[in-house]
Amino acid sequence: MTVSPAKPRLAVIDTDSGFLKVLTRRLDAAGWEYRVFSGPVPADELVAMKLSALLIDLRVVEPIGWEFLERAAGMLPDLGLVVITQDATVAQRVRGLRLGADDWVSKPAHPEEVIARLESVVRRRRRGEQRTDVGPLVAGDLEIRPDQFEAFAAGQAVGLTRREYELLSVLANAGGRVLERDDIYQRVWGYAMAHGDRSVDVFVRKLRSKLRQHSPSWEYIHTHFGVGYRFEADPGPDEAEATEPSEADVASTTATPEAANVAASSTS
Amino acid sequence: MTVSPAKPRLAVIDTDSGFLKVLTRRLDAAGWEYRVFSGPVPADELVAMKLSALLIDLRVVEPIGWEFLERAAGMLPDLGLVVITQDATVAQRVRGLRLGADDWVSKPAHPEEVIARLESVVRRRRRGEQRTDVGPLVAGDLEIRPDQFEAFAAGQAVGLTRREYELLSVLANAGGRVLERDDIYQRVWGYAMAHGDRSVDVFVRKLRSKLRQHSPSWEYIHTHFGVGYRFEADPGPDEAEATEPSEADVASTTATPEAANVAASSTS
DNA sequence: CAGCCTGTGAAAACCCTGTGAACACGTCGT
DNA sequence: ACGACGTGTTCACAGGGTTTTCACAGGCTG
Repeated sequence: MTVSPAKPRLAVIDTDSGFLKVLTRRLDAAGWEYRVFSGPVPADELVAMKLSALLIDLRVVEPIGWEFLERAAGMLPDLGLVVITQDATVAQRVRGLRLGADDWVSKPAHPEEVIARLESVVRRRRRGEQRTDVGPLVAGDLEIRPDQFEAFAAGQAVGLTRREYELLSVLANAGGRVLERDDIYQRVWGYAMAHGDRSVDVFVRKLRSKLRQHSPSWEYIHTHFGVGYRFEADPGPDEAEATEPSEADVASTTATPEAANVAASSTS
Repeated sequence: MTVSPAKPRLAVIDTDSGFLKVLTRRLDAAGWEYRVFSGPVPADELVAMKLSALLIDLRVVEPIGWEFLERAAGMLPDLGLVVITQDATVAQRVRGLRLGADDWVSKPAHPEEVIARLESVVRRRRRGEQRTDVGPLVAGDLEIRPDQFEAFAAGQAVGLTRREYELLSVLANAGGRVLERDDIYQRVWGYAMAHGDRSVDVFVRKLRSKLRQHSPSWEYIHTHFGVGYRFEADPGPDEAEATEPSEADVASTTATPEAANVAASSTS
């Protein structure tokens, strides 16, 4: 299944308005999150921004260019660091790269290439990043754990198969929206649903069965006739009682995929 | 885990004798290990060389330049990939970078800068690589000692081969997460798993066999159907039963590499 | 009420994993 | 150089879990 990559976070330190204009336009199109600065930024502030990459015109932070570069590289070893300058000698570029820069491009530069280089740097940085799996998702008394490909109710594993887990994951990460069958199929199976295929229905049944079995007092998957399915933890038909006296205190019953949804599946 | 050689290993694919001459001189001075090729190199040969980086003039591998680039990048995600060309449009450079290249420099290029860029790429590659610092890890009555490339059960060596140890190490250091086969393969073998490769399964069997032999009362490697494997020390199939399966008695059966590593981390 | 949509149960087809063994390769001792 | 040995890779098959398919029953909409 294809996963939407978390948006890269970028800080740009530059003052070249013309370049910035065309660069930011492309960044927007590419879906980056970014902030622009016109001068040196305190190191701890950079840290706080949880950046993926930093694009910096050394001239802007003169006269402490090298020092700034070195500090940033030393303080944020995982940060992608790309320097861009009007004119630079080979010696300067070499020095910058040795100091910790990941790339160095010269103005005038095509924004598309700058972005491609930023992507390359971020990609490389991500590669090593130990499976920053998304945090578990909690709804009702259900906990969905991507690192286990499994869901837990009251600390007990539900025993989902691969597909069941993927389906639950897709539904739960939809943020309470109703998903159409074709949409669900597309996301879970990875290709278009054939006309008349009932797989989604069948798996919804299996899921419901297992969930009900492990968490009887909640309703998780809701049918929308003629449309599709929606995930939301509902206290449900409260004929069954005795076990769960306090449901009211549970704050967010709806799934809240605020944490990025990077499932770690690399199906070839 | 791939061994990161003290000296970076580089392959150069280029035919520009003048450039090569001056480049190799500098490479020698900088203490790199390298080999020079004058044409396309079979993918499996690249794998066998355990490279840190690859410097390639795309013109030399024409007409399959892009394909070659893509294959190399796909097969060796951890390989530093730097392209160098005489003339290239922005579009070409962008394409190359998107295809997986880590950097792209234009001839004529100063060898020192090329080396600096190679260093930068390798540094980045390495940075992410093994955050899994060495430190004994205990789970069940198993002790995994990175300094010995060996595991011990009840003080007795299990007798693991290199690959078996790497596999066990990767699994045990995953912190109880389920690892997919491709993931495991990538980490142990160092390159992408070919479709249909069963090596991981076979080694899991060997590992289980040896572990069972030396520590019969514990289960360490758990299969997750359709997903992969997970490491966790389980008291195992105790034929004696009658008592309620209260899992509360076994405190921390799961491996916790983070905690263990803090103890003896001698980062050189 | 008719027509389509969904829930359900079970059988069949499919794919995944465990397993044993043959095969390829490099090392080391004789 | 030769052959025994340890290691890693590949293959085919068996068993079983998983997924798909199918038919029918029950609901919802117009």
